[in-house]
Amino acid sequence: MRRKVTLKDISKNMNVSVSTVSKALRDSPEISEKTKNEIQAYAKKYNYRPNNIALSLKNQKTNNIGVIVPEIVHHFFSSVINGVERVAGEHGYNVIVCLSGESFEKEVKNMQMLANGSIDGFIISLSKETQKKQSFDHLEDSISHGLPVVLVDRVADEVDCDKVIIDDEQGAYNAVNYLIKKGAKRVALITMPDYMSVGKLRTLGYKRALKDAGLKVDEAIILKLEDLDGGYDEIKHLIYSNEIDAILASTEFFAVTAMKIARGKGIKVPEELAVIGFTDGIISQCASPTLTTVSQHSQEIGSMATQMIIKRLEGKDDEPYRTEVIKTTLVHRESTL
Amino acid sequence: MRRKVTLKDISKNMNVSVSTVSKALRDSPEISEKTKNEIQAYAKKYNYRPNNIALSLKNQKTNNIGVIVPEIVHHFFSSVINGVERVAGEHGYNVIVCLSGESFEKEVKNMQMLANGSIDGFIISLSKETQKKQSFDHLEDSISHGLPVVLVDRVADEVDCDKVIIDDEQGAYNAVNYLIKKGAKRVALITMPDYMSVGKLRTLGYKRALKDAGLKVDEAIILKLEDLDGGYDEIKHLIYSNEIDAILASTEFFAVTAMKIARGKGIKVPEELAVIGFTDGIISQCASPTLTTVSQHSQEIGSMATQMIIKRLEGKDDEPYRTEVIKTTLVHRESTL
DNA sequence: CTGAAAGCGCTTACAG
DNA sequence: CTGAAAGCGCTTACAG
Repeated sequence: MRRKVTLKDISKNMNVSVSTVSKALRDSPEISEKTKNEIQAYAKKYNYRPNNIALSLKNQKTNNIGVIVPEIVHHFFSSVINGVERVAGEHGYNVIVCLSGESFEKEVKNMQMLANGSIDGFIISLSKETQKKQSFDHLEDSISHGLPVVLVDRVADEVDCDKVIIDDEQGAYNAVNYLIKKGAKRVALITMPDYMSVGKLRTLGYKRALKDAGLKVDEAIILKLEDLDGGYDEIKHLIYSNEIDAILASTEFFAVTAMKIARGKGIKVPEELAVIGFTDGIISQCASPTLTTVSQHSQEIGSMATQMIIKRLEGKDDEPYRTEVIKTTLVHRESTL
Repeated sequence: MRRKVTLKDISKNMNVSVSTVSKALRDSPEISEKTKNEIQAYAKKYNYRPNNIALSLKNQKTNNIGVIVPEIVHHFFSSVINGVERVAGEHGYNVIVCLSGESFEKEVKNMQMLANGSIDGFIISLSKETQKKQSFDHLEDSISHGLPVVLVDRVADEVDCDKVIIDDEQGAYNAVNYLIKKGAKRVALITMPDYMSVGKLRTLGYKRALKDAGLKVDEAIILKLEDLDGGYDEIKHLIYSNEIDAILASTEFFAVTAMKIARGKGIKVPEELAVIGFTDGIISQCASPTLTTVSQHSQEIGSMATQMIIKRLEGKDDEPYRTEVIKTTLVHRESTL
């Protein structure tokens, strides 16, 4: 096993100093053309690459972005990471991914691990526990130590930093509005608890749409589920115990589960029950009937967040914090009329 | 913004040398209890954490594992990463994720980027292009430079290194065998091209099962698709132009597409057409009918690969290379009888 | 028991 | 035009 060649190796073999090698390879005007050419040729021949770790230590800059998300197996977050990866790569940054698994403790631990020099900044989507606890010291600490944070999707108003969110309130409003326009009178909502920023906002949008249409809000047909891919029994109860003609669901999974239960009861989708989900992932396309969804443009969320963190890392970090809102769009498929 | 506190800061403030601080914090027996206590208390008070980058440079070890996969939005790879993340975290390693996007060039570029000191070893699933080109110099280089590689799922026989694969041949065999036992006579196969290791092996298992059952192999009902989530027209043609009573599909997506096309033609699944897919992801559970699949235990692939790379990093790296085979299991759902 | 020195691989201000 | 020195933040063999 040949170890990687270093400046020292080159300097020894060519009988010049390390500084000369370093400057020659960086094409410094201080060095004569002749020496530069020789050294560059040698470096090329032996495939010299500067050591990232040494550069990081010297420059106090790692060119790594730390990403902490609750999980990765569902379309939304993996797609966000996809967007992060792409933009990061284009700018010469690497992406270190950590999963909180919806746990506050793991989120904090991951942050601390990465904060000790491994990364230049964070892109974070808060765990459920963190949102429940409303405990954000770990974020504040990072920011005050000069490690900027961009919060995505699951954000906290309390934290002063850059954010990328979708227009959850308006997205839900538009979806419900569409359902009502198509004739729905009793629209149910299946979403996350209020302590989650997105759950709360979507509920608000849902209620506003009903009110604007002169329809009554019935808390009995608003279902708030903790488990993002569970809730079978609760959804079944919702559908079996209430007269409803449409559902807005906050995840693809809730929506598909609802459709399945409806079919089991002999209810026709979309004729008797129209369904709209959130997150335009593969599930929506694979479901039958295919699912109408509020697309969150999750890739774009990731790339926007990455642009923001890079701007803060490379540009003026004294600019005021921004909150970018990615517009949702309603993607029409078979589950609505 | 307070910068992170360093050994130097502590040493200045406490009027001791940096070496003493370092030793005290590592609880060295060289240092008196009194000094240790004082220094440790101070460090705790000011929340001292050793700088990872400096440690990496000093120890020639980063505690980062580089993961390069073709993509991340589908269940299989995100689930593999999930497994990697978990085991890595348990052992104090971070995971740097790069996506090749099925491109040879990006795969090579990502490897080079990470190989310059950012990571201690690689976990890689080859891009389609790499498998097509049969060009593995980047892998050989890494290994010969002392950066071990564990190849997962999409592997290359030509490369001498640790590998984690599933029993693709046997998994396909079992699935087809099951279909035949349930009465199928004409089993179609929808899979990847032969240049992909998994495509080739599954085809072999499929054919072996047919032969063992005394059935003829008909190349007309073997469909090899390049685009992992496309192929609508080809699958339609397959179903419309042939008499078939079962399908084994190499991805969830192929399977669901087939079911959808079948339903469009008025063919009942599973009564008239039984369908089995590969990868037991969310799509399989959300499809209707729900999909019987060959579960690849993708999380386990990831955790096994991580254990192997860590063992090689921390243990004897002179052990012979191993290939671990993760057994698949057939998960029965509604798309088969 | 404490500290000065060397070194991990690099860059850059400063001498010569 | 070239090189010695200092330094990024740490560890550790060696002196005292």
